[in-house]
Amino acid sequence: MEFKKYNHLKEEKKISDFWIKKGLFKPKKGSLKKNFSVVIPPPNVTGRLHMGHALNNSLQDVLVRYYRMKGFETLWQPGTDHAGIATQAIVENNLEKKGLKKNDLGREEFIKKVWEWKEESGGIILDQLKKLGCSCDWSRTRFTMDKDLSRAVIKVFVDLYNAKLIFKDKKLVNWDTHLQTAISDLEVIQKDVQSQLFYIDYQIENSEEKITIATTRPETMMGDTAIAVNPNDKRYSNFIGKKAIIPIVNRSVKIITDHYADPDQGTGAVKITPAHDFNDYNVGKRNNLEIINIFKKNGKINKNGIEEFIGLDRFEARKLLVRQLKEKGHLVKIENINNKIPYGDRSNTIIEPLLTEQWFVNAKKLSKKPIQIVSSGKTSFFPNNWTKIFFQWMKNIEPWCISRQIWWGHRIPAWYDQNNNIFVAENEKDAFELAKKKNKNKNFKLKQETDVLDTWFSSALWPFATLGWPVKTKELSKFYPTSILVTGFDIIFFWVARMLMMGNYFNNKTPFHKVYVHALVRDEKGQKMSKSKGNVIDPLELINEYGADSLRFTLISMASPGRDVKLSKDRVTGNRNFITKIWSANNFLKLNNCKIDKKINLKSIKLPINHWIFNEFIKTQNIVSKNIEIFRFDEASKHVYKFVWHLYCDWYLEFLKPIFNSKNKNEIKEVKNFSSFMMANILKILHPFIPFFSETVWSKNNYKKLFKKELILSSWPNFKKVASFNKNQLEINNLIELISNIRSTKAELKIKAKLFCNISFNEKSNKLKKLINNNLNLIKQVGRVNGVTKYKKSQQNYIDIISLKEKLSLSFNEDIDLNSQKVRISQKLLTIRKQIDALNNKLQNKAYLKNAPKEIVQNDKKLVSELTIEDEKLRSIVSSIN
RNA sequence: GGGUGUGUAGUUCAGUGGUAGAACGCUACGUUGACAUCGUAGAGGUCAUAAGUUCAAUUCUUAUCACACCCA
Repeated sequence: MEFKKYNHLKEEKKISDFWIKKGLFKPKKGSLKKNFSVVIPPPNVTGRLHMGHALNNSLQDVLVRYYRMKGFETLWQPGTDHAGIATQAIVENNLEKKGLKKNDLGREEFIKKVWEWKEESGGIILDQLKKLGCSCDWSRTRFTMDKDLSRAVIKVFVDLYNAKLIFKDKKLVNWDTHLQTAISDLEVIQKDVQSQLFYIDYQIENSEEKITIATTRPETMMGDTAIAVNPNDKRYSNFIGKKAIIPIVNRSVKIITDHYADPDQGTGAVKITPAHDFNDYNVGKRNNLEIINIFKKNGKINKNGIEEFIGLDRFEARKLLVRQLKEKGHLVKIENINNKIPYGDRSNTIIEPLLTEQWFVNAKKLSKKPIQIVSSGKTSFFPNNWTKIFFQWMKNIEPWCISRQIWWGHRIPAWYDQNNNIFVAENEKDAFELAKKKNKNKNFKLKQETDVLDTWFSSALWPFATLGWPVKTKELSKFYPTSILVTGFDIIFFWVARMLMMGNYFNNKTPFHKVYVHALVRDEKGQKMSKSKGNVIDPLELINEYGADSLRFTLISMASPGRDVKLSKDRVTGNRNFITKIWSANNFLKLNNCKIDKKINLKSIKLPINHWIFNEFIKTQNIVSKNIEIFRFDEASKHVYKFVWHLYCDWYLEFLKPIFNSKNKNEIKEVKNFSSFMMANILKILHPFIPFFSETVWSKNNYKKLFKKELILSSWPNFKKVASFNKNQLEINNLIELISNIRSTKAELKIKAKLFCNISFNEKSNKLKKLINNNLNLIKQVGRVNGVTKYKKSQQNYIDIISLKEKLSLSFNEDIDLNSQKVRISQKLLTIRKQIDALNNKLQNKAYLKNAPKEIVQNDKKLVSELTIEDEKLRSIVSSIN
């Protein structure tokens, strides 16, 4: 009989639609006590599914499906964030193609365009997650710019402002000259760059002497307000307090002492430009230096620069200045050095420290509670080492710059009157009321702040804002705090830390009990996937080619804690083969008409192989549950794989064949039922890993009829051991060992696997005799044995082997070459001898006998005696070959 | 410079204070009525190096080397 192949493209689509249409991802209504809730790390609305998402969401789905089947009321909350800078950039680009600029449209019109874009292409990544099989409650999909989430953002801002945890300040910030907005420290990437160190002479005022400074950024000389030397640096002690003239600029600055100047760096004398360097800014503050800003917001020289430089870009200004310094003899030398330069992670342009007014969150204060929560274990990280990294960052936290000079995002709810008084309120009306109290004269106008908030500010509220906060919804009380957060390590600071701050501040409860931190997905060589390297593997391509289940199973089985996932197509192929294997096993059941007609009464099950497979299943079920619960997804998937392929398919189904070939109606009836019953349970434990395939087979086998539920909602197996089954557990394991021994012997003798042999006993071997007689039918077919014959001393073409520590004789109808066997046994004897000697040495060591645990010593003794017996038997076999 | 992690079979990775495991790959044989996207059998390891603790170290400690990542 021919069966159709499993068509993942067709079936996955069908099952996905079915789940969603029937609303099976929604939490069950009712008053179940146990909850399991997860919020998705909201992907960027401009995003497309990459391997990182695929791993992240596969893991979440394993947990969600597992706990759902365990009977928990389960919510997986999906959604996207509005990705202020990225989204705005896309829409601006689209406009540019039409020859438009955002300023031509104005703020309101532009934002309309962004919403239009969002409606059209903002849902792509969510559809991709559906393809992956994510069982999110899609009816609850949220977006950080939604009305209710925006209301939460505004309320949080106002509350924090009123609590003095948000403030406005003029500070040096990381300025992106391309995007023309401030960005936070975390959005700056320090890159290793080859650059040049310029040594420049500054003339001492009213003197012939010179002081040489070294700088990587000569153009900032226009903003110099001091030269600093280390107070302990004797080379410069007579310069201190004097003035030096900035060459070309012709302005004089004081020579001061500050510990920031490192005598071993450059010349030991450094120019200080407080407006354009974070370290210099601090030096300036300590020494009361003037701050001269020489840059416009686009990185070009402003009016504070020298006349002929005004309007020049910072890099052109550098070139021109260096040329002039050289011409006038101020340039001593240029050194090539390796340097770290700050880049913006979105624009990939060099970040300029710039003095501007911005809004900040007092992160230091907000970090106190999260630190306490994590210390006490109310929120814990897995793997645990992330705790340390979290603390390191959290304990050295700086004020968080939350304002961005862009249009797309939550506009800061602050209003200014003509005198620049600030009024922060949830809406203009409330702000007006506040302003009225301040302004006794009635004629004033309010202008709203034009800045918007950092996207992460709204993401920080995700675990409670998506559940309805500040409204006290049922969902909020039921599903907050969430059970676990699954995320990549790269956003621990961006996101996890900030959710802990906001969640604990506004709800007085930590937003999640556990944080599972997974690693990066790399290519098979361990390289980071990147477009420029061209080594990106697109998850959607793999889904198309191999199916979402194959991809999921691969990623899940490779998610070992603390290790990156090195993905290769071979892996995915292997797991696709696994799925095909189950498919064909199920075809075998169909072929033999295996069905469960009613509920299985375990007590009525009599066949040893059924006892055996059931016991093995219980072991697997327990080990898989345990490993999912402790986040060892790799171990969990490994055990499922092993059980299904190497126990159920390789042995159990093989043992069924002789039964089907027999005429024992009772046995046939029992195995038809039980094999199908086991298949149903296999599908259950496979479900969290390969949901599409398992649900497909479940429905094709019509298991819903018996179990009353779709697989996704069926109950996770939790069988208890049946005492009377245990005896047969060992019996079948022995049988497997015996058959394996027979097969290996044949292979070693170069006897074709399909040829049969006879078994006979040439020594008293009760255990083997019993085992063989009890299972003759199975041994005959699976082990390819004709039957048991009497041992005759004169028999030809036979070989003695040892199986289950007893001697057994195999005889063949064709000539066999025993020489290879003799060689092999002799080698085996050598290794046994070595083992025995090593063990005996150990057992003669008094310290060992005294200190080692009794069981270990006993075990060693037992081993020696067993090995000795084996040794003797093998010797007798070798000598009989002669 | 500070920190974290990783070095185990050809490859990717589990694992353990007391006989070293899996998957993939490889080799040989094989189309036996589930499956060649397969079956059977097999080869393959000084557990990075060195010292220490211990009756016993691949496992614990320390140092070294190599690689990766994070922070400054």
